[in-house]
Amino acid sequence: MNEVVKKKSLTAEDWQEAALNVIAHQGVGAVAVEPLARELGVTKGSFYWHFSNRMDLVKQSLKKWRLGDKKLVEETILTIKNPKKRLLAWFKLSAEPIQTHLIYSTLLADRSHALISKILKEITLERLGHLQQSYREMGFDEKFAKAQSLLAYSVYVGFLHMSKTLY
Amino acid sequence: MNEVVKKKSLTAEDWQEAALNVIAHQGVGAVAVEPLARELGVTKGSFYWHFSNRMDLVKQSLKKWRLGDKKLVEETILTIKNPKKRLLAWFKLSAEPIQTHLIYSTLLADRSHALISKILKEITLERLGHLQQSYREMGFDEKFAKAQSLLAYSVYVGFLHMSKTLY
DNA sequence: ATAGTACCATACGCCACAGTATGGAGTGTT
DNA sequence: AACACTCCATACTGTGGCGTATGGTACTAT
Repeated sequence: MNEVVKKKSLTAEDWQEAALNVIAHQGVGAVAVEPLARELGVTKGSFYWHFSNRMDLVKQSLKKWRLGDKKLVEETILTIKNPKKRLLAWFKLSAEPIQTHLIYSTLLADRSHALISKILKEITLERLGHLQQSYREMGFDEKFAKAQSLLAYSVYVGFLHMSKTLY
Repeated sequence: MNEVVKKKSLTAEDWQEAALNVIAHQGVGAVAVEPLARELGVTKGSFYWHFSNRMDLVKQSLKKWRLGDKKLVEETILTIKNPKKRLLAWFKLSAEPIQTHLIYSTLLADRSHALISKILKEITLERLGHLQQSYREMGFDEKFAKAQSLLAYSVYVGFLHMSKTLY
C-alpha cells in the first residue's frame, strides 16, 4: 500500500547518491562525511562501515555516476542507427536539465585532485569520440569530423554554464 | 641597479594578487588566510590588518580582477571602431592564455556564495552586451545579434574548459 | 536459544583554519 | 626626545571536520 518503503539501514549506494547530489550542487569540495551523515539521519559510524575514508566515497560516487551516464547514453543515443538522428538526440539530451550535466559541469572547474582530472578527461574524450563517430558516419572526413565534434562539444559545455549563470 | 625592489611591507593589493592566483588555479574555496600568509612570508597578523575577514579578501580580489578585466577589454577591444575587426580581436583575446580567463572559468562552476554568482552574472551579461553590440553594428537585427552573441560566448566558455581538460 | 553478522551510536584525539587580543619594531613627525 | 602611526608577530580561543576505537542492537542462520 505504501510506495515509499522505509529502509532500516543504509547501503553504500545511498551514500553515493547523497554525495553525487552534493557534488552536483556544491562541488566535490563540499562532500563532507559528518554533514552527509546528518543529512541521512545517521552518524559517521555508519559511513566508516561502508567506506574507508572521504576520498573513497568521492571515488565510488563518481564511478557510479560514470556508469549511470554511460548507460543513459548507450540506451538513449547509441541505439539510434541513423547518424544524423543520433546527433540530434545527443543535442536534445544535452539540453535536458538532468543531474549528470550538473555533475559534469562542476567537475570541469575542479582542480582539487588528480583523479578527478583524469576521470574528466576520460569521459570527455569518450563523448568526443561518439560525436566524431557520428559525423564520420554522416560522410564527413576525419579531419572535419574531429573539428566539428570539438566545436559541438564546446557549445555543449558553454551552454551548460551559460544556462546556470543566467538563471 | 637591482630591478627587483625588496619590499619592506605588504599592501592590500599584494594579498589580492596572491588570492587571485589561488582562485585561478585552485578555486575560491582554496583561498585561506594562513596558507596565504605562509606563502607571502608573513603571519595572519598582517592579513587582519589589511582585511576584516576572509570574505572581505575574496570580495576585494574579485573587484580588482573585474577592474583589470574591464580595463583590458576596453583598451584592447572596445577601441577598435570596425565591428568585424573588433569581434575578431575579441575571439583572439579569448584564446590567449591569461589569468583572467582562468579566474572566470573557475567562478563559472562556483556555487559557494551568492555574491560570486552575482558578480559572475554581471560580467557575463556585460560581455554578452559587447558582443551583441558588435553584431548589431555589423548590420544584423536585434534578434540575430542576441542569438549569435550567445552562441559565440558559449563557444568561448566551452573552449576555455576544453583546453584545460584536454591539456 | 545461541552465535554470528550487519549496521550504527558514542566518545575520543587530532589537525587546520578563522578570528581576536595584544605587544612590539620600525619609521616619520614635531 | 617624545609621540604617533604603520605593519606585523605571537599567543590565544573556538569551530568543524577527519579518522579510530569500541560497544551496542537488531536481524539471520542453525
